[in-house]
Formats: sequence, structure tokens, C-alpha cells
Amino acid sequence: MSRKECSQMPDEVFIKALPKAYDFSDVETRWYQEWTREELFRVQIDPERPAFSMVIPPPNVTGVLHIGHALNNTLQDILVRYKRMDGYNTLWIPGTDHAGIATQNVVERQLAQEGKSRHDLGREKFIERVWDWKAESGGRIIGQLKRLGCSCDWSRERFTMDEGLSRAVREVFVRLYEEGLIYKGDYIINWCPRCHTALADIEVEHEPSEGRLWYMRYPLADGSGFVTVATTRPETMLGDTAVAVNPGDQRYRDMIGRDIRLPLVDRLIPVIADQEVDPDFGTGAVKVTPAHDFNDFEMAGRHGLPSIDIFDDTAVLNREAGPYSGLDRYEGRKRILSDLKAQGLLEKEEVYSLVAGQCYRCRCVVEPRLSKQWFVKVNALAEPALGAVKDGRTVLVPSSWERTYYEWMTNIRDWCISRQIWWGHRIPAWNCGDCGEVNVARETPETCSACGSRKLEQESDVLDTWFSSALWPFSTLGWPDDTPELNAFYPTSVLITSFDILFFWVARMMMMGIHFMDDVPFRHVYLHALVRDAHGKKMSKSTGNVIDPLTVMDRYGTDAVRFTLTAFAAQGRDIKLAEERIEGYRHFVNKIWNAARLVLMNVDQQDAPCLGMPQAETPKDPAEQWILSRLSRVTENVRKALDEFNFDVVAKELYQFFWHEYCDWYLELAKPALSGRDARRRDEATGTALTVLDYSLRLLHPVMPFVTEELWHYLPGRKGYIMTARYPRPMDDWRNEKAEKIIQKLMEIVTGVRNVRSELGIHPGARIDILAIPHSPDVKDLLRSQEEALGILARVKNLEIIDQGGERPHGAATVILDDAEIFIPLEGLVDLKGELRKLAKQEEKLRKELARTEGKLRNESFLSKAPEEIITKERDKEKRFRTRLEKIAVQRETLEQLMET
RNA sequence: GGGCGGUUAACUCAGUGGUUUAGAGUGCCAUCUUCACACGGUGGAAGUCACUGGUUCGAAUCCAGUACCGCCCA
Repeated sequence: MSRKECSQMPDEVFIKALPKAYDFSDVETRWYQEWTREELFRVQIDPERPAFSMVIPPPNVTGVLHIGHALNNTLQDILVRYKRMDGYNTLWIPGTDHAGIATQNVVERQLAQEGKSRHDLGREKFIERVWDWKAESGGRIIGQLKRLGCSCDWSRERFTMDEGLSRAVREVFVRLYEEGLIYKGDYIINWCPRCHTALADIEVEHEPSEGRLWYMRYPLADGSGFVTVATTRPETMLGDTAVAVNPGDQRYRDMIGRDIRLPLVDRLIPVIADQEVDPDFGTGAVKVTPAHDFNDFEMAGRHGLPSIDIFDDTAVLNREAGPYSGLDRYEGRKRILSDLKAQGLLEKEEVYSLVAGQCYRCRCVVEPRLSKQWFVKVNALAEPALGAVKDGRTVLVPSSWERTYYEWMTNIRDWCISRQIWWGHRIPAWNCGDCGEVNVARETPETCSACGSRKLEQESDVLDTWFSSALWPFSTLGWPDDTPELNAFYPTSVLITSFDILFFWVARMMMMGIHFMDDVPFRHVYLHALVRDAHGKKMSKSTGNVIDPLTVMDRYGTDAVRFTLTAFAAQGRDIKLAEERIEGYRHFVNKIWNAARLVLMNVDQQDAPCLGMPQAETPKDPAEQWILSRLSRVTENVRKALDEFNFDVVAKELYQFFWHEYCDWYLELAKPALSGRDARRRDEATGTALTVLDYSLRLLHPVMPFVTEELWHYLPGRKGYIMTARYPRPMDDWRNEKAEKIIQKLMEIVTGVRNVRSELGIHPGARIDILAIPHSPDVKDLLRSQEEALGILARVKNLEIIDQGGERPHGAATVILDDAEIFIPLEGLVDLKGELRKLAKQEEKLRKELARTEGKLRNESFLSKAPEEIITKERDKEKRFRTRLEKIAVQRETLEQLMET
């Protein structure tokens, strides 16, 4: 096809002059709207094409976009845009999570401002109120994700509490119950007295803090003495049902089996022996409080001890606490200590570093507490989930997480799934008021399945939010129905999430996915790091070191923010982010803009070469051959990096190539041709410049969707949108080793000359004459053919080539390369002493290198053991160093002679 | 206590196949307003690759240990 034929462009395409600086705010909203309007994010299920699918880690419906979300979703968007451009059926499902405790807290706080509690409203009204809140201000984060440029299929947005997902939750619950994998039982759990609910083990965070260890005397019932026990929570003594010692502990041998009269409550409790007691802790005798301590609970099970729950839902002492009932746990502690002291039963107290569990939602100190809860028996589910990673059906990236995952999956305990709150999926179990039967059912039952009674009451508890998010990869695709989406997109291709929810979420999705879908939920799991501040501290509002993505997007543009996060997303490392980084990458956005401006400004639109199509002939100019060769290589590297989730490499390859090769060298070299009169050369240069620009924009698009889309529409002959254009593939025909070598050598010479110019303070605009002695025919050719390039890049007026052995110029500054010497003669201007110093310095460095190389080459074992290739390389190095040293010596002599005269 | 990771230029980091004159970005210094960009160009200075030992012809890289920092689990 000829150039003319292909340049049949729509009328609307003409070159508007690009503004001098890029204005992102207008561009970003404009293109996002247009992409949405054209429904470009919407999946087309096309069985001919391979599928690529992802589910978003659903943010809390109460959430506001923070920098971690920005990172997480930028990376997802990069992958999905890449795959979309690469021809896949891509589906990225968005949505939000109902976040039981967090959301309930938000609405309760609102109510509190009105002086009301949820109990004032009652359950139904309260739930309505939460839905109202959700409709009004929930899901703000969705808008913010759009602002970030996320190309999710918004027509498929889901919410963990919506109807379909709720159905999936019920189905899963009922099936697991029927399989005996869900049970209700008395068990010790972590209780948050502020949220009034049970928490799962991993919802509790452990932070060491300074506490006390109190030594309390427990008198023996027969009055013959006492046993001293140590505790960090003296108030729990009210619930003690034994004292335990290690059976091998000589000190207490006689005590075992005797009774103790528990102080303050006057209850008889036994002294028991248990292997688990650490004789080195405290006094070696420990109080046993089965209702309020995990170890004690287990010990009680072994010994058949009773349990006494001494707290109510708010950690206030209850009736069991006798005279202390009605006191808050800390108040109770104070009173108990002072009463013990009064009775002479408080032996001593020590400062002690303790680790108290805190609620991960509200930071309140949790209370271990015995209660009736629903649990998932996890072992049977964990094993296949463990196996799936072991045998590679799901690959964790970076793989360093595998061990942690195995560890956790192996030591996993049953999962407490009931929560004593109102907002969430209510447990589908109905208790019969007549016979006590528990009816678990998909649909609300009318009558008890055991006795036919109509006195059924549904469990008041709701399910842990993570229970519904564990189903996310298949519930969002329509499960439990058998949908085309499930067939086409399950298992999903990749899950991108933060490592800190590997257990909360990823592991649970693995378990549920394998159990209900018979296959893993995702082929790859990419775990990214946490974004920290510039000094590596966790960002937090209280520290005031938060970088708000919305603010920086306003300030520097979304593309700059996305590019920064991408460039920093190296595997296995925390991301330390400072605002200056973002500012730096905004400069890159501007650079792209201006490079495009330069190219387009010289394009005669009517006559422009066709895009996206190889030129009729491959360019003759080595510079053009070189940049195309490099482009091909970069394309290959970028694709590889994307395929391997090396996002930082993607950013760095593109940055380096576009700025430091395309702009700094190619465009500089092409300038005269681009604006010159020679039509043939202009066309060729324009064609190459445009081709590289076009490919670069497409390569960059997944990372920087906005600026690339905007510029794309200025390119002559472009069709449609860049976001649906083809992602470039490496072009083998463009590989050109020879051109790469030539340009590399040219760069070496140019840099050398520039260096001298700068050192001698020659004005950057001044054009100078240079002389060159090539040491090989190749370099001679190169110098001849690249004279013009030297003129442009090094401001050389005239180049004279001297044959080897010819007379060397006097009083010239030199650039000594391996295979050429360049002279910059400047009578009177050259600082001879400075020049000699420079030479001496070069010489010294070279001598050191030479000594190292010679050392190796003298070494018998090196010669006999090192690979041939390496030895040749060293020999070659030796030769090069020697020639250069010789040249330096000659030049020194010349200068020294000159100084004498 | 168990596990994982980190320590390379002033700062933030690459360097995942051992032999390369150890790289980049930012910052810094000098210089230039040359008709894409001063959000720019050009040049420059700057590193005992944490420490100790080992393996090897050869170690920033592999192994062992030490120190310091960070995270996770109990």
C-alpha cells in the first residue's frame, strides 16, 4: 500500500497545534467519559479469543481511596489494559464490600450524634438506616477509582450484600452445614467489648505494651498456707476454677489435689497438675480461668473443669462477680487489687511487658471470652488450598510468600464466622422454640423440620464479612447459577492484592473456590507491598504523613501518580513514597507531550506517512535503524516484564528508552531532517519518528492511559482509541546489531567531544573543528558517514580525518577512545597543565584496570578453568587498555614538548 | 521464641545466569535561555556494595556467622 493510499484520513484529523504544556485535568475527565460512553470497558464474551479476568479486591463501602488502593488498582488496570490491547476477552469486575463492623460503626456514630443508639431504632429500622447511608454516601470510592482511570466493567459492579451475592452466601453456608463443616459451639473467642462482637483470630492485633505482673496469694482450704500465682489480669480471678502446676515441679508436689479457697469470692477450687504449665513463669503456679484465657480453656477441657464467664458484652463484670458486678473491667481490677492488698494477699507487683490483643477495627483491648459461636471447620478446606499452591495450580508472586502461606495453612484453627452485629448476612439458621432444633435452610422455613412447630426464630448473629468476600471470585460471576460468565472467566487469571490480607482473604478464597468450584479461584496471585512514607514509616492520619492520592492527582495528574507507583512497585520491597517522586514523573509526562509536539509540528498532515505499518523500505540511516532496533528490544522487554509482574521494570524500560534514547539522541539527530527541505529525508525521518512515537504511546498506555490517549488522537492516520489499539509486539526485522554498534560508537565520540568542550568552557553554541585518527577502517567509515551527526550533536563545523602515522596536531585537547583519537585544536585556549592532569588521571585508572586484567591472564588456574569466552574477553581488554595507554603517552609527550617551547 | 526480608552514591532504589571500568532516578555543582520541553539541554563530582570468615581462577552476587533495621506468627 502506498503512503498516499493509506493516508486517507477522516476530516476531523488535522494538526491542531499542541499547547506548550500538558493540561491533564481537562484531558483526564474528557477521555474517561468518552471511554465510558463508548462502553470500551465492557467485556465482550467471544469464545474465539483467550480470556483474561480479574476481580477487584472490593474496598470497604465506607472507604475513601488511599494510596494503597491507588497502587493496587493501578497495577490491576495496567494488566487489564495490556491484555485488552493484546487481544484478550478481558473482564475486570469491580465492587465493594459491606464491611460489617466498619459500616455499622459509621452509622452508629451518626445515630449517636442524634442521641440515639441502634437499639432505640431496633434491628429492622437500623438496617434500613444503613442502606440509606449506603445509597447516599457509600461507595464514594467507586468514583475515586474511576478518577484513577480504572477500566473495570462497571456494568458488572457488585456489592457483597446485594441479592445475588447474598444468595451465594446462603448456599455456601447451607452446603457447608450439611457437610458438617459448619458447627455451632461453646468456644473461647476474642471479644471486642466496644464492637460487642466476636472476632476471628486474625482480626486481633498484638502490640506489646508495658503492663504489670501481680503476685496473688491463694490460701489453701485447710489453712495450712497458700500458693502464690502471678497474673497480668487480676480481675479474671473471679472466674478462676483451678490453680495449675507442672507435674514435675518439686515445689508443688504436695499441693496437687488439694483445695484452695479462692479469695474474695470464697469458692473452693482444686490444684491440678498439667504438663503445659511453664515452671519458669512467675511462681510456677498459675491460676486457671477457662472462660477468659485460651490456654486455660484448653486446660479446662483436659481436666473437666467448669467455666465461669464473669463479663457482659461490654466487659463489665456480671452477676458472677458478686460484689464487683457492675464494674468495668479496669475498675474491677483496681478494686480487686486493693481488696487483696487489704487482706494481705497481694505479695508484689512487677513491671512486665505484655502483649494484649486489640480489635483491628477499633483498637480496643479485646477480651478472650467463652461463648456460643458458629465456626467453619477449616482443616478439610485448608488441605486442598495448601496443595493447590504446592503443585503450582495457583502461583504466588513473589514466591517468597509460599512458605508463609504453607505455615499458616498448616496451623490454621477453626474460623469463627459469627458476629454479634446487625449489618451483614444474617445466619440462615432458625431455632425452634418448642424442640430446640436448629433449622439451617436456603429459604426461610415455615415450620420446624423436626417437630413441625411454627415457633421459629432466626439466629440474631450475622456472618463475618470475610465469609462473603471469600466467595467473591465466583459469586460475582453469577454462582450458584451456572452462567456463561463462570464458564468463560473462572478461574480468574490474576488476583492483585496487598500481602497483608493474604490470610484474611486470599487463603479463604482459595478454600472456598476449590471447595465449591472444584478449581482454584485464580492462576496467579500477585502480592504487592505496603506504601510507606519517604522514611519507611507507615502512613497514618495521626502521624500526619499521609499522601492522599486524590490530592496528588489534582496536583500532578493521574498519569504521574500512576507512573510513580508503577516505577516503585518492585517485588518484595516496601514502597517508600515521597511527593517529590511524583513531581519528578510529572516531568516525564511533560516530556512525552513535548516530544510529540516536536514530531507533530513537522508533520505535513496531508502528506503524512501512514501509521502502524512498516515503511516501504527499511530506513537507510543508521540512526533510524538504531532507534527501531532499540524499540523492538524495548517492546520485548516491556512485554516480558508485564508477563512477569515486574511493574517497576516496565516503567524504567519505557522511561529510559523514551527520554534518553528517543528524545536525547534520536530526535536531536533527526531535527534537521524533520524540518529540512529534502522531501525524501523528511518523509523518512518523520515516518520513523512517528512510528516510534506511536509504538511508545501504545507501550505506555496501560501505565499512563490519559496522556497517551490524548496524544494518540493527534497522530495522523490513527483509528479508534489507543485503549483498544494493538499492543506492540517485537519486530524482528527491525533488529539491527550493526546500527546499534554504530550509534553507540557515535555516542561515545559525541560525549567525549562534549566533555572537552565543557571542560574548556567553549560556548555551547560555538561550532568547532575537530581532527580524528581512526584506528580501524570501520571507525574511519563511521566518522565519514556520521560527520553530519557529529555536526548536530557535538556542534562540529569541520571534521578532518588523519591517517594513522600522520602528523598529530599540536596544542589540542584529546579524546582517546579504544579505536580512535579525537583532537580539538584550540591554539592558546588549551590549558596545557589541566590537559596533562586529565591525561594523568586517565592513565592511572587505565593502569589499574590493566594490572587487574594482566593479573588474571598470568594466573594459570584462570587460564585453565575459566571459560574460553571470558579469557578472550580479557585478552581483548588487555589489548585495548594497552593501545589507549600508548596513545595517552604520545599525547603527553606532545603536550610536554609544547610546554617547553 | 519461630519465620521472612533488608543493609549498594547525599536520598530512593536496580543489579533475579558469578567473570562488565558497579548502574538509574532525584538531589548537588558548573554551564547554556540553540526555533519540543528550564517540567529543558550539556558536562561534572559522588560508592572499602553493613561487617567477618569460607567456597572459587574470579564474589555486591553463592555459603556460614555477626551487627543493625523492618515485618509476620506464637
